[in-house]
Amino acid sequence: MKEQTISKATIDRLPLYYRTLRLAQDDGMDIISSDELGRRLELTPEQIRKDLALFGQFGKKGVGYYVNELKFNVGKILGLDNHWNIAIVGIGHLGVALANYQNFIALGFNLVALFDNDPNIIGKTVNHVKVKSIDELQSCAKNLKIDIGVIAVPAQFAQQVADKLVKANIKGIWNFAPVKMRVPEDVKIVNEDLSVGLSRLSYYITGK
Amino acid sequence: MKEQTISKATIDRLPLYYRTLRLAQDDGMDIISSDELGRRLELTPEQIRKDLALFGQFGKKGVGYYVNELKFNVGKILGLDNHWNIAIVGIGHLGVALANYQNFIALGFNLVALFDNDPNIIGKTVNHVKVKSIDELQSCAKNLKIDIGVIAVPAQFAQQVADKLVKANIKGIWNFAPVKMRVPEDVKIVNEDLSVGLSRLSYYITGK
DNA sequence: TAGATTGTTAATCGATTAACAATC
DNA sequence: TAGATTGTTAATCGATTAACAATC
Repeated sequence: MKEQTISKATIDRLPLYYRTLRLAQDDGMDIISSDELGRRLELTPEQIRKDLALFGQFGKKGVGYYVNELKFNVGKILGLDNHWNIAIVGIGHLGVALANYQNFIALGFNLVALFDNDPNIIGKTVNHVKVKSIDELQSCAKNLKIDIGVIAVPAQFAQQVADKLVKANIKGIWNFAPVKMRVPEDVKIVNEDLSVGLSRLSYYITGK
Repeated sequence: MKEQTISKATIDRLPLYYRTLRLAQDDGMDIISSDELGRRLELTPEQIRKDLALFGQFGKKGVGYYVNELKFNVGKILGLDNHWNIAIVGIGHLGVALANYQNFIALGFNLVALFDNDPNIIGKTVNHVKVKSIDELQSCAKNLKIDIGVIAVPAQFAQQVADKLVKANIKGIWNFAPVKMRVPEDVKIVNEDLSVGLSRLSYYITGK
């Protein structure tokens, strides 16, 4: 239907809109203007209207946006209404932190499985989910309908975990290992390379 | 000296160059071309040359870039040679994961302090660093010369931690709480909002 | 020298901002 | 109605890509 390609910049802003709308909802707001959204997000109102207009007409002229309705629609654009099933591979410190990540719930994701290859970790329970052997990934992926695999293993094992996830037919990978992964085109990857953010901060404070 | 403003896009790529150069170095490469860098990073060689040229002339025409030299220079641009001192506030699951983050060392940062407000956590040792009470932040910041504060506390406490960090005269904040923080202009903030990446992944797999 | 590859200028492409008609 | 605010077109700004002279 909508054949226009949406820029990465816009897609990056949508989750921020969603978060801000959630907070506005918590504040009991019924209606919010692009101006107020812009103030809260430190973006121009024009940009927000432009972004939203790419997906439909969600506002009322002279009035603004109904908070509930817009939040629902932005959530739908982001596909959060699919309530994707998530599995985490690598239950080290980061894996544990992610397994306990509260925003999974707030964003509608379900944590359905945890995997590791260390016998000392397999069998443990983290946030009500039991850690399974990585060898069970294939069968679990099917039974539990895993949509997204999170890679939280050391860099040198990341590619082989990615291969296993691809073989298990997952749709997307959320990768925390600082390596460029090779996967088929139809598997989407989002890289969460923490060292980028930290190095960026270093750059900014270096000037002073 | 160099008065040109560097775009955020360029600054985001510099850490990736640095990482790739580090790997090339590990592979024993002496010289690398913008073409080869582009292949490894999935970027065009023109873009890489353009980015680097903003900071100086690091290559040899007809030859390429000396890996060691370029890595040194990119590291210097990013300010990694400052060996910034880092403190983490909030030693929950995420704080522990970050305290054990190996890339701190690879990038030249020093983990010098950990803080929490939970008496059950204060006094524990994580990655050879003892967790102190948040009340000691002010005095420690001075003694230990803390440059960067990492916020790994729940969203509702993030702003007050930021205020304390600002008061303690740190230079930059690496913020993992999903909230927009208010700090003076001269304190730099980099937000590491994991829900953005995950929501983006949701968007990409929703189309299929 | 011939081949390769940088650094840089010019051309293109895309994203943001400005402006304003439509309308609640 | 008058005031407010959206949705959208046009103008501007910035970033990427293409091209090529310089030179190792």
